[in-house]
Amino acid sequence: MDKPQFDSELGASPVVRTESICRNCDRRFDSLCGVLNCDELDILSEMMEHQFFEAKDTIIYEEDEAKNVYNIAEGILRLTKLLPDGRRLVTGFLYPGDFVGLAFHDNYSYSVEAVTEVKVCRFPRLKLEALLKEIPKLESKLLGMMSNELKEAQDQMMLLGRKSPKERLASFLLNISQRKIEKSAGPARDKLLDKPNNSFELPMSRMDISDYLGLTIETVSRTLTTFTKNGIISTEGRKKINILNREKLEDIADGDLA
Amino acid sequence: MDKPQFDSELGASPVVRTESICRNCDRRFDSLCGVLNCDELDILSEMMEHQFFEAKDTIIYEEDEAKNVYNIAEGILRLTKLLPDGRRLVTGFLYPGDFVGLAFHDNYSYSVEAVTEVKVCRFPRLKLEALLKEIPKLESKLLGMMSNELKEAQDQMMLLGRKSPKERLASFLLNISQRKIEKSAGPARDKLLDKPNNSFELPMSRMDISDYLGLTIETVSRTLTTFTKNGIISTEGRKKINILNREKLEDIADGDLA
DNA sequence: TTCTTTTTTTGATTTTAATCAAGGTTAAGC
DNA sequence: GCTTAACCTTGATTAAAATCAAAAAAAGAA
Repeated sequence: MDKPQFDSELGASPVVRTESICRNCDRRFDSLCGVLNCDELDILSEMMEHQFFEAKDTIIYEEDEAKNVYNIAEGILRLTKLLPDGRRLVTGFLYPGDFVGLAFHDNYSYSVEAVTEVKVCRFPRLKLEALLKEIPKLESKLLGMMSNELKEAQDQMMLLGRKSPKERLASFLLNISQRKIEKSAGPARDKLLDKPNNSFELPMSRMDISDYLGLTIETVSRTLTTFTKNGIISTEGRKKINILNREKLEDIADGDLA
Repeated sequence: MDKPQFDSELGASPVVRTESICRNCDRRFDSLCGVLNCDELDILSEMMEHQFFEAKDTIIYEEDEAKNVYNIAEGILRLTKLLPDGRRLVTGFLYPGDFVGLAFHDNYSYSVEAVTEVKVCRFPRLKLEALLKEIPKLESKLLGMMSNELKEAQDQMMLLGRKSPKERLASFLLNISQRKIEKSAGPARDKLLDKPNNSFELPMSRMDISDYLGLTIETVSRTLTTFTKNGIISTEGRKKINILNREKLEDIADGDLA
């Protein structure tokens, strides 16, 4: 009677092993997958393929036909849009557990590029949409995730439309400090809402940050320098940030001062 | 045998008459309601109440508990967010057929105010969410609507983050010119995609426009004056706009010139 | 109607962040 | 390791939109 479940999951047949990819995933309790039981995960496994990308690779090209949707397993991606003359906006950064590509349009409306090494789970869009019809709780979960995205998009509009460069950077640093990247297993939970870290890596370049905040890289650089001089943050190398005075950063982010 | 359907819908009982509010709605083929059959519309009718607002009334207060959701029947609304010091952003304008308030958060994250006289259909949020579980096609429809909203939000982020004032105004005018406001009945269709009008009303104030485009009212006013002087548009009074050179306006909106 | 208030337009000035331009760092390739 | 290229920071200048200020136009009240 020892570990009967384990036996039945791995079994002797290689077929069963294949169907268990999703069951054995570190993130099976996160994200979209978190709402599914073992049998449903097996269905998902069958239509899923893992794909790996290097930093700077493009996963999705803006305007391409939307054939696939992706769930991020590991690594960080950016969503970008371009104007004809080359001006760029980063509309968001994607973290493990995030879902991308399901737009209900026939073409993608943004590019998706790897910021770090990335592992994604790729699903044929039409198959996943069919699955949505069969598993209502999947659709509910997706609706909830989209609702979150929409709220974040509105916050970002406020940032871009009405906040000063200092306020934008402060908001950004606080936001990133609250994201979890570790791939620890465990019961379902949100990608935010862990207690925030006061030390963290900025995986993206200054250019990515400026295109996300609607600024130039010079302004981003100068503003970070100002924060450092004011004792609000310290930096180690280019990527590592330490928040020294979170309260002040929060005040700045909310527009309560400068 | 004349009009048997009409008879069965109105019947003799006042109860049946009450349940037919949604069935007899001008917009029953639009929006969320468009996916429902008569019986389902009756269920919707039972939980729905019409509500009327004057211009400038507030329908939803930012941060209030999200008790209701709304479908716009007539009129135009704006979604607004405020910073502590009073800076304001209009995140969008809502037109008939638009849906608002279903955020899957316990509190609203924006205010909703009437720009014109408005008629809305109000639903208790919890009841509507329960109905979503029962009628999967409702959830699908909502998912599609949200997906559209998300795409629009990303376009607006590009506008706010990377476009010049002229480009913002051009994009805005083209966008408004493509919206339909008329309350004609007919089979389901999108709120956009009619052939665009070259003459239309701007129902909102210059302040609303500037808070939507991340500009000041002075810049909005000056930019409209410039367009007029360049023969791209003409104005009649404050609200009426005529597009005289749509092609040029499109070039400007896309950043192909100035 | 006239008077008042609100909204919009126009003009002058200031401020801010973009642009232009080097110089430093860090990372990557050989 | 060294060399080169990419990335980032800092400084000087410019340009663009915000701000400040006032006049004009429209809407609303009496």
